[in-house]
Amino acid sequence: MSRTERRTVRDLRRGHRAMLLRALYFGGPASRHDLCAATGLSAGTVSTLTADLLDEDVVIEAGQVDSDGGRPRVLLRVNPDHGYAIGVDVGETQVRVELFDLGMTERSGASYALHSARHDPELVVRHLLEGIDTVLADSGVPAERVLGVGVGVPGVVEAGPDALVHATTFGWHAVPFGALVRAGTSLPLFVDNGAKTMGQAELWFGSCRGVSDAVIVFIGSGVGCTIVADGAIYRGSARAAGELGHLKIAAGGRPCRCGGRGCFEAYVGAEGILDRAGITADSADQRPALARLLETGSPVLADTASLIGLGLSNLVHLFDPERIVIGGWAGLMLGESLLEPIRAATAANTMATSFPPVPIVLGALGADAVAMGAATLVVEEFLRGAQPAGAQATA
Amino acid sequence: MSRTERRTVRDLRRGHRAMLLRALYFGGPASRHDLCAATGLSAGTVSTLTADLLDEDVVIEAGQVDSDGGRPRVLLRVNPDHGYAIGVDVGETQVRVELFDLGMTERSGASYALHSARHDPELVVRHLLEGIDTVLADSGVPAERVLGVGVGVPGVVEAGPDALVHATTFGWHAVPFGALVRAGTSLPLFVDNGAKTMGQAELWFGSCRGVSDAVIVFIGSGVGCTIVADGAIYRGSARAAGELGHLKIAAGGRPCRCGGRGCFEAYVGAEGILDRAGITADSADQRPALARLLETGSPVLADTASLIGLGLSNLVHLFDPERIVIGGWAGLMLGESLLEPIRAATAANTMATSFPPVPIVLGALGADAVAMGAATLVVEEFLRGAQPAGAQATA
DNA sequence: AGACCATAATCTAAGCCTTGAAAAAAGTCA
DNA sequence: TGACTTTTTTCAAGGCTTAGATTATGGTCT
Repeated sequence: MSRTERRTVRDLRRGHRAMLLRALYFGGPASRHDLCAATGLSAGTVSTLTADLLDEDVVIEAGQVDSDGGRPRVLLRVNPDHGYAIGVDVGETQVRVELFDLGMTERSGASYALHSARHDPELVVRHLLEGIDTVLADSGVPAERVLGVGVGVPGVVEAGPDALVHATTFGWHAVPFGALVRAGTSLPLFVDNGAKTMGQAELWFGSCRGVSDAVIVFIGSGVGCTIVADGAIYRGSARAAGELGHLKIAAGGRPCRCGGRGCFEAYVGAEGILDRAGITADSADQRPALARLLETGSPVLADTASLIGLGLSNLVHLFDPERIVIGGWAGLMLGESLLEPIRAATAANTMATSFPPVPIVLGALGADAVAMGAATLVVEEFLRGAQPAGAQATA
Repeated sequence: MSRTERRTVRDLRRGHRAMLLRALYFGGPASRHDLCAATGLSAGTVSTLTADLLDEDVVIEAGQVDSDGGRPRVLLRVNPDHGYAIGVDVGETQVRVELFDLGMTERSGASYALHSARHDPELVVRHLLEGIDTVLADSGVPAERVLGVGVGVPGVVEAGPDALVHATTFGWHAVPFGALVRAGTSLPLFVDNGAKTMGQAELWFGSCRGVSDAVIVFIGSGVGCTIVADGAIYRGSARAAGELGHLKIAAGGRPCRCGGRGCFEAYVGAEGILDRAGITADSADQRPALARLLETGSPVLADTASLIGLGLSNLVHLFDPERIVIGGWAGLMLGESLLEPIRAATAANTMATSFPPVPIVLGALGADAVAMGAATLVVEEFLRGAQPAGAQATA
């Protein structure tokens, strides 16, 4: 039925302001003239809106470009120091906290190792809060300049103020993670699935820039994905969409740690691959073990490629994406040598049409994009609302 | 990155006008007062907008309701005779053409049988055009009151003016179906996959009314689905999304008519079920054959239920829908006796969370919803644009 | 019956917003 | 220095929504 909202004349301005900010954020430095072209707004409107943004210090000037015999255009860009965002990656082996400026330059970071079978929620939250203090102290950024904290966790995050997290790998069932964190900090908090935060990072700055329909597959110890539909991340009715890891690719197949059978993850997640090769590895040892397996070679790898292809073909048939991106530490590792076989297997399982095959590429941001993606949740909110910094104060 | 468009003050009015029309269309008869509540607009705005709509005869009065001691409210509703829409179902056994008024009451219909291996595009188009003439003549509706023709076809419809259709069951490869039809009529034309048109019918008037995230599964001779994301049908980058029939549920499994192996459709489409039961049936004979199979019973049926459950669990994990609807003639037939086993199999294959299980229900509109859904494509355009009927004439 | 009350719909003044055109600003080139 | 270019800013005009006042329409009470 399509969302339609009442709008007042003022909403126009708010919307245009956000458009302009977005254009500046993603379109790099641009002059007012460029912005007219980019947004379709008239020169007058751009002029008054940018004046506001400059006044509020959200946007700053960034040099000039002279134009063949005319008034030189003044370049504008988002002020990277107008605010900061903290991104947290709660992974299986560590909690990593990073502080970024608005330009997504990392200003400081801190890591806390997690030992297997020690994923106590309180411990994780303690690390997280300590990490926030540490990155603030190290970077010298005052807490009040931080726009918020984004966290990527390896599980399903339920909508709601408590951000209940279901993470089978951690043994977390309905852990009120958001509530626990909020008890220790008053910064605005955004919690999402780690595969989704990574996906948003690839969507904004990586292999999916400008793509409006895509699937970003995250292969680590387990498997997840981010579905990008019409340029936005699709989260489903209870924010649980994209559980690619538990897609069934064989009736009554291998048992999965979720309790089911035949899950995609049980075959092509790092743990599943190693297990199929007869190797048992602790979560901290899986990276080197998989690297060794790739070096020495194994018949399991060819199977892996063809099974991944099978899974990706399912994504192609259901979503018809413009592109598929493979990320996550294991995905990137596998991709280095297996990308071609994966492409071939996907094509072999995809129904022939007149369309060219869907491009399958590796993530551009490396294995550490989860924290950056988490920080983009904060920036996204900033770009959406983009309310004047001191709005409350002046009221 | 989310769609953002420049808007002028006038777009506000256009948008609000469309909102109001939508509210009236789906919210049945309503007073201006009700509309204020439904849309959030002020009384003044509703008053002037409805005055326009009444002037243009798009909306008419529909009686009064007295309010405990006050001026009675005047009910308004969309004028069903303001325009008409033609819906066409191009199926495997027949071409069915139906004419609806704006209230989706069928005014007249015509069918043309197709014989197997006689799915020549020109023949189909000839039937279709003849059907349009017939329903117009039978109903007495003049062609200029028809807002457009919607067509549901059993295959992938490529975006573009020619509406290239790829339908493996018909042996159609890149058939310029849209161009062929347009050569014979000047009515506005909308061509889409039949599973999607059926899905839209269920979304608007059937089992998915008011649901914003859902999957509507169409099981006929083959299998397809409609993905509803955020209240709108998701079509993917090349309008090829929702090819559920070719989801792979077993590596190297049963051969499918698409040329692949292990496709969902090869197991649970009517043809696949009958084949697994050792029955070969022409497309026209599949209905009675499946009915007989269901009467006599067969071990194949239990397998079918559990395989459907497996497939539906994949939809749950990937899309996290609020609801799953099963439709299509075979789906409705199977559902009568197998709905419980299907629900159980889906639940068994779905990862446990704290969420209640996804409701799985049968389509409410019967097996003939494809044509009605095709007609809704026309109405959808009418509700979106909703430009005054005589806009061009007055200009 | 008449005064009074309740609810619905319309009218009106005020405030915003965008636009397009004109004016101003800031250079280049001869 | 003056003519010409190109970018920005300024400003009047037109359109839209809103809140509140006003009119319309019927019930209820005495």
